[in-house]
Amino acid sequence: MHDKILIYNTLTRKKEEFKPLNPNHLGLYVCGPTVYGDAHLGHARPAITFDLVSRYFTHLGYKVRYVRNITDVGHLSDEIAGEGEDKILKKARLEQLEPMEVVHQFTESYHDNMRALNVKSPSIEPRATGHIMEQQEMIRTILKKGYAYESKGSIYFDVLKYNEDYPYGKLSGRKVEDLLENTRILDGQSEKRNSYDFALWKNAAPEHLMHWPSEWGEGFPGWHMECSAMSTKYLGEKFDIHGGGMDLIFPHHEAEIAQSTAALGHESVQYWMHNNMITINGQKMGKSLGNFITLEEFFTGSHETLEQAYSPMTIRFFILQAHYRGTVDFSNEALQAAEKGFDRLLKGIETLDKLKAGNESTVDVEAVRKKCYAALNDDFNSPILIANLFEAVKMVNSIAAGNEKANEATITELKSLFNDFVIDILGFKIEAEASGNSSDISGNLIDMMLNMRIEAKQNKDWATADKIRNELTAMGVLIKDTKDGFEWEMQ
RNA sequence: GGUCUCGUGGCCGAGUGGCUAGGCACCGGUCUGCAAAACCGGCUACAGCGGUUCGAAUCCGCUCGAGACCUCCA
Repeated sequence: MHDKILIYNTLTRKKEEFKPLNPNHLGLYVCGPTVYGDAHLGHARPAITFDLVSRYFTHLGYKVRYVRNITDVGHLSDEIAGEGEDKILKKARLEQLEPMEVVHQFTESYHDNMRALNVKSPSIEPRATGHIMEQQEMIRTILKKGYAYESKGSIYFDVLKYNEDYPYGKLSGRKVEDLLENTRILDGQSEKRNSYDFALWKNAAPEHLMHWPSEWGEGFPGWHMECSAMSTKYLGEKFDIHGGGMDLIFPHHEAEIAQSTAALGHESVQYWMHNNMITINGQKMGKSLGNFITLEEFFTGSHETLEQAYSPMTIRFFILQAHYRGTVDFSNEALQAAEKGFDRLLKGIETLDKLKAGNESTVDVEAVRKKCYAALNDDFNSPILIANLFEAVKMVNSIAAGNEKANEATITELKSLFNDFVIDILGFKIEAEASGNSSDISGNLIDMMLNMRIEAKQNKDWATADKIRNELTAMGVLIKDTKDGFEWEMQ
């Protein structure tokens, strides 16, 4: 029933035809944020990327179950809140806040940011702390099967043992021998048999703020357990797509594969999708690098490197204008270009609403629609999709300018094209802005002034006409003269 | 050091063995009393050097440059 969809699978490093495990159903798991700080541009990327994936499949008629976790345990130890770390968390510690208060605060702000970006809420948003039992259960299974061992109250995954039965490192292209040589010396390593073993359950140090009882002692789950446990719980032992940022490929997703395979005896994920990073001056924007700009700062323009505020939809457009597997380099220039480009798209849609149908049609909307689907079917190529939509904008403008003709059917087709791709699939929100039909007092006053300007123009009183225009412009009213009058909008 | 990715016009960013997206900026023209908007047109690039090929920016090799992962990170 559907056209072929190609997805680049990190596991095989090539594009593969998507075949759902269950017809017309999609199981999608994406690694969500660790909520210990404000969300930054980097968080927007996977959220928007997989929002597109989920929206597209939904549009095609799939029943999508989209699971995106909230990591609210594991990284919130006392020591991480120490010097040079997140100020709010540090403050929270100083003020003796519960870790859950910190988690709550940043979960809320993450949600606010996502809503602003018009990222749809996933079907399920499970939290690590709400699934301690499931994680412990999975650890027990792995222990039982002999792929893990206990050491000083912690449980470690036995990579070497696992590697005898299954290939460890297949996702990231690593070999166990190489890992041995290249793993750095870390604290607690002496507890492990091998440096590349990773924790499934960690014995809680006294300063650790979050811990749970277990048969191995007070502790907390390892950093990778939650995703294995929660994806299995909500999507089953096998599911279609697992997504996340490229930086998670190793060790996080590699560990996930190992854990799930060890516990279940087979792999879970059919297609691994990874979005690339956002860079700033060619370097990754990241929390650990301290060069990140939060979404809130973008929305308000409050960061020192920002020349202006950028609206959530500008950010969304900026991200979608690049393919998800390439890096996107941040700059004011690029963002401003995105802002103007997005504006052009919106103006095209507004113009379309005002178009009057004629008797004949000289444009082929169906061809554009086909190209739009083709773009998405080729590994979710949003930049090409957007390019095609600009072709449709050009059609609209040409019709409005009288260079092309459109009948009622064509106009309806165009409207449905924009509605499907711009609103439903790309997820752009069109804010209702004050316009010429505004019924409030200021709108009426502007109409009145512009009508006076028309009278002045009819009397060839250019001085008065220009004065009205200039003063309204100074107030932020953009005036466009048309054949039969005027249009205006607030800047 | 190991593994991997990338290098496109003024900028951002697609893509492909031959027909060479799109946006922003810029320059002409149409329209307009002038402007703005819109429309039409122009600007025609693929790091360097070799090789494969009838033909490569697209495939291969080397060089240079940039980056990612190997440690929490989206």
